[in-house]
Amino acid sequence: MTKILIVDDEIDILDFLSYNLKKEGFDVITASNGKMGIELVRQHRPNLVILDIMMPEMDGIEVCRRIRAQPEFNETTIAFLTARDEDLSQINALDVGGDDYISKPIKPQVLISRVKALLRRNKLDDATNSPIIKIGDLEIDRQKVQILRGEEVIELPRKEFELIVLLVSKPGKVFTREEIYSKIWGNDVIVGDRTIDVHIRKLREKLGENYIKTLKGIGYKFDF
Amino acid sequence: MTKILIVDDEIDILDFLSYNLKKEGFDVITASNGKMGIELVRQHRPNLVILDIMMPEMDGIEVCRRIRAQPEFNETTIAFLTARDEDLSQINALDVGGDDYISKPIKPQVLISRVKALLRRNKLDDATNSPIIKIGDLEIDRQKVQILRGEEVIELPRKEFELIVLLVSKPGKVFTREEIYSKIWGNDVIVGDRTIDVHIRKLREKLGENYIKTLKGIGYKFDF
DNA sequence: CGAAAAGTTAACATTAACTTAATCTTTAAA
DNA sequence: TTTAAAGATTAAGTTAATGTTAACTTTTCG
Repeated sequence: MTKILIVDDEIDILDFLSYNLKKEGFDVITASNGKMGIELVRQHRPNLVILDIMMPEMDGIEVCRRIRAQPEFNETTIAFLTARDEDLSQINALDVGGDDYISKPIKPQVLISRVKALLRRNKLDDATNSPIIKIGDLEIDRQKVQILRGEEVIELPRKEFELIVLLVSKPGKVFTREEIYSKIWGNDVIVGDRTIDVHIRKLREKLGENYIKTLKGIGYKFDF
Repeated sequence: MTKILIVDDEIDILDFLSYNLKKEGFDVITASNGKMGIELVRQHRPNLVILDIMMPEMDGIEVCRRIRAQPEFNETTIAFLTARDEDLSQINALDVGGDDYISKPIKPQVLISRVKALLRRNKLDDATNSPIIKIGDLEIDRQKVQILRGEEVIELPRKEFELIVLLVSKPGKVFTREEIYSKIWGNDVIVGDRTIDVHIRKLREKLGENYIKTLKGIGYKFDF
């Protein structure tokens, strides 16, 4: 079942969105402020989060940033609600890791098809929903951002963690560099040619040489 | 080479997009109205079509619909150009078979990364959606870039893998050298006369002698 | 603020993959 | 049966892709 979390301080909008999305069969959760929103993301792991940008205390951008700061949610789709002429915020929205923005006023039809399009876009990444991934002798805990091998705890910095999680999300599948760049850095970020290699290097250093395999000219895969 | 067709009635935009995409090495074709656009799609079979929504006579939506009406262009990626707040049209765009929309004003960098993402998406989907090919006692897994024969895992370097996948794509069909060159190396690359032979040799070494058959003076085929 | 950690870049090294070249073998037509 | 053309084989050469290290930059957090 597809879970959608809506975060907005205006009750009317919350109700309006909630009503329309529920009617379409989505499982809707609501929060009336950013802090609560972040908490509910952790608890419910929604497939899509809709954030109002203009909120008192913590605005949507900030909420997004904090959600994205946790690697285990970097595949959650985040959309922003904006008043029609908040152009500047739209730009920040994408910078901060948002996937789309929906501008108010909202027509139900528009909302529904936008939401469906967003979810469609993400279907490929679904397999990875359970918080702890076990593979071979590793246990990857996305909440704690750490890996267990037997008694040994391996802690990884964010990018390294994201990378191993990506590879492990489809064990055996070969990920091209392109794929890795677009999934971990996003399409608008351009990093140098050797960046992935270096992260792979670090991972092999910490995990051992036998987990990640290079297929030259093709990409990397998690081998087990 | 990647071909992009841009359809827009405004010459300035056409030039601007064209300039930026050409600079990135794309092969750009332009049309200043929908009718011409549809014609050029037929002629050039571009990998990506960028359609302005707002055009006199035939709008982008209609152009898209007509392109999609031809089954052979089912897989062509279509993106729309929209003014920033044309919300309704964005919806129609997706309904009608568009893959993305790009909103004006356009920053070159954003354009480029958007276009690349779109093109990439197609390639990935191809590999991801392709099932495992089973033929004789072989299972060819394109996602894992490996071949299984019973318990045995056979890993092949890129060219060899591409070659076997090509041969297997139409089992029994004879592929001429010309065909193999153009499908695997493309028309811009020229390699020597014996290159294919060597790759065939390696494949036979790894798979066994009985899969690939030589028809002298004609070509090679996958025999099973 | 300022140190430590994370992330990126850049230069150079290494290596697997790929191509070529030289030579040998097979095939099929005259 | 001869012979020329096509293909097979092998080893050696070349290149493109990745590995490695360290320096540099940015971010994080006390």
